[in-house]
Amino acid sequence: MQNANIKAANEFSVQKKKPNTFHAVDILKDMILSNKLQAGSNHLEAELASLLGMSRTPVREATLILEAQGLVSVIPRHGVKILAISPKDMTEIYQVLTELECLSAELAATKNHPDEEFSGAENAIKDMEAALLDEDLEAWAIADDRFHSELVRLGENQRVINIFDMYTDQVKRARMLTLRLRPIPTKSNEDHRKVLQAIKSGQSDVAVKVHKEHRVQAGRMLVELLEKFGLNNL
Amino acid sequence: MQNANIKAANEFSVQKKKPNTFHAVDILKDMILSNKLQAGSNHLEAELASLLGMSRTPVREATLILEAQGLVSVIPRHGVKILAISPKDMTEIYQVLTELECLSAELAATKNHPDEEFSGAENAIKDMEAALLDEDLEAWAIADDRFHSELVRLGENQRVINIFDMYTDQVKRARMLTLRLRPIPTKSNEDHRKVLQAIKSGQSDVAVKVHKEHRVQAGRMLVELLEKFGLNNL
DNA sequence: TCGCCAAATTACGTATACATTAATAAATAA
DNA sequence: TTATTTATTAATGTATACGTAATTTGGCGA
Repeated sequence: MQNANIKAANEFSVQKKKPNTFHAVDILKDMILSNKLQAGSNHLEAELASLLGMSRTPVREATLILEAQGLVSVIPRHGVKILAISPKDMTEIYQVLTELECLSAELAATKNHPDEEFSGAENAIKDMEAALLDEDLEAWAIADDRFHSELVRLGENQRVINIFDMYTDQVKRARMLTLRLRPIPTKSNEDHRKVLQAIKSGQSDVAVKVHKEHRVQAGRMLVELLEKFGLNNL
Repeated sequence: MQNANIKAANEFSVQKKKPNTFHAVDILKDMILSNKLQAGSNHLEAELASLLGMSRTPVREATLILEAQGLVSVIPRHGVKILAISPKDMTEIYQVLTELECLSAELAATKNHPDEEFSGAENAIKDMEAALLDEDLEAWAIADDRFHSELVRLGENQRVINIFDMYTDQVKRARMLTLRLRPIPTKSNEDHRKVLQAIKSGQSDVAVKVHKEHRVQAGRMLVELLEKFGLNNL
């Protein structure tokens, strides 16, 4: 049974084989974000190992990585604890992301990017507008994420990008859950257009100002919803 | 030879035994920051394991943690690569820390901390002034670090604190090396006093403005020195 | 000499064995 | 019965074994 290395694992794709450690990171992260592993619950290494069909070694390594990313906490004889996202946590994360996105907007505005660099952000905005017309909130949220991620990319600060990637999943989780509880996000689209325009024309101060306002408001609303609907144990 | 678990490892201290994994993280981090492991160099797992007198398992786990912290990069058949801090890297880190410290200043100013909460920051400033009188630059740098760390603590955003902790070592490394190349930092002390005063009196905008200016200038100088003296391979 | 292919080596990824130690249960004394 | 100590159990931390894949070496042909 050991070394049950199923070679022909995936029927079609030619994807290179990822080490189990990172596979475990992906799966566990997904299970945490989709709430299959409930926040607050504890899981022994052996349990997760058998759950994922691998030995403890890669699972241990995965939990260390997830711990570094703030998704779990490893407590020696009690297993890895899935951390919750309380309104306080979300507030903290939003504060960090707000500052870093604004920094990205500022940096992006000073960089004189060639026009084609903005196509990703522009498409994201277009998709957001289309999604609103379709009243497809999921599609809107996905496009919105794309815009934010493009913004950070345009800032070209790798540290910012890393931190953004680290927290973005957790924000997505909360965002998706509150998506239908919030007003139709028409203003977001306007804001994003303005920010992008300011970046393109090199007005870093305008970009920062508009985006900061946007973020502060979005953050406030999200946290209020989380508080009202008690999603902190989700 | 296996299980050479030297129980009586340390003669005096009663310190709780830390798992080797984290011991390895500490030692390796220290060796990287003190340049005993040169930036750019590659080290095989087995090499590090014998260097640290433990098996590959905890070393592997340690490298994963260090990778998450951005100090090394694990490249499968080429060992763990010790990452350098180029001027570009330092610029990036400074940009991040600048924003997050300013955020902390803003948050701290809105929190109505009781006076005794500020004693740490005040002492740091006092020590900085005393160090300047003594012309003890090392002591000054240490006190300066303490001020920044206090500032972040006062912001009470755990995510910010985590990110700060993650990068602060690397900044220290560069700071210490450029300490004697820079002008006497009298202005820093003034700036810090002003920031602290603004925080205490709840003027978050002033605190942010002063601190941002301070950081931008400090960052610019540090990066210039790094460029001039080519410490990117340190 | 320079490529190129095969064999050998090496390093990694992963499973597993085992020692350690925390947590739990059991047993004893007050 | 309750507190305390001891024995048991279980989970972790670490070493090690080993298969696999990448790299290097050596030989062969052009």
